[in-house]
Amino acid sequence: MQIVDEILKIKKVKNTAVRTVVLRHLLSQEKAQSLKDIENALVYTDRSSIFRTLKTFENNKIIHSIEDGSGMIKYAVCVKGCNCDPKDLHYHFYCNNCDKTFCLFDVPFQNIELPENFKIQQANMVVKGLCNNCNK
Amino acid sequence: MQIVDEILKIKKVKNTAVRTVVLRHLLSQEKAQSLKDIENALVYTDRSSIFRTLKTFENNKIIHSIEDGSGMIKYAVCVKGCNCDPKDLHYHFYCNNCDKTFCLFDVPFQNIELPENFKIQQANMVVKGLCNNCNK
DNA sequence: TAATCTTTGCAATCGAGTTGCACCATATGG
DNA sequence: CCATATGGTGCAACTCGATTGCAAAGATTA
Repeated sequence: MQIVDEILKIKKVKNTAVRTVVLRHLLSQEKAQSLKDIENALVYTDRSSIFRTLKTFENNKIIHSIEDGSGMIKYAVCVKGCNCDPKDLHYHFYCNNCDKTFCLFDVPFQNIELPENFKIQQANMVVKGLCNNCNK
Repeated sequence: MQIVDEILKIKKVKNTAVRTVVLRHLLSQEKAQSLKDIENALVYTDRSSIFRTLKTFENNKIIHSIEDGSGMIKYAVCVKGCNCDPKDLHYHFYCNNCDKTFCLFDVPFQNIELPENFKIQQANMVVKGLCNNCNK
């Protein structure tokens, strides 16, 4: 998995066993993952280690977190070149039926006209409904 | 406070002591309130009663909940005529500095072009940054 | 190699949310 | 007007995701 090494190198985060498996797992998933999801997938890795790894990744903008209303924070790998600035924002979609959370990278993020003197720094945009798989 | 009675009547929710004080409190606040906020304000009212009251209000579309990433669900009174449908959606603003969450009723909600076969049912849109009071 | 810093695993803790249960208030029917 | 049913309330306990303290293991540097 060279991609894992490459990402960590670019973001200047030291490579470790836990970091490798966590990032590899995140990259392999189409939907955003909760701490529990990762814990279940990586049976031999401790929860707190995964937790701290996620915090490290988030601080170094390797991943971003999503609050989709499921009660669990979800994590997804940032796209290449993302700095988690307002310009890098995208919508998320939470499926009420299958419980999956997707990053909608292809849906353009519209500029929001905030009231006078309000300044945007980040955003958490979650559209909820039925995904293409469940809307049948 | 006739407005409280009026809202409860319109939404067909029976008036009780707890419901009156909770709704009155929510109406008196400019920012969305967490369970803890309300608990702190209404010292003599039990937490679980407030909790169940909020659930009742939410089910009857008197209030809506907001997940602003603070770790606590916030509640705000719906505007008149709101049915919590996608058409009634609005943005929320969370201030990273003062921790307040506002409903941005005046910011138009833009239509989002979802991918093929995705169906919107609700949304939780939170813009984070600095509010007009903190952005100085 | 010794000293230092970082990462990891385990166990414990925190806190928001939620629930069970008994009691109380209201209203409904005889 | 009382008896019963229905729903609301307060208290205490519990759930579960998130987080932290601490000591051991591993990596890095002098």
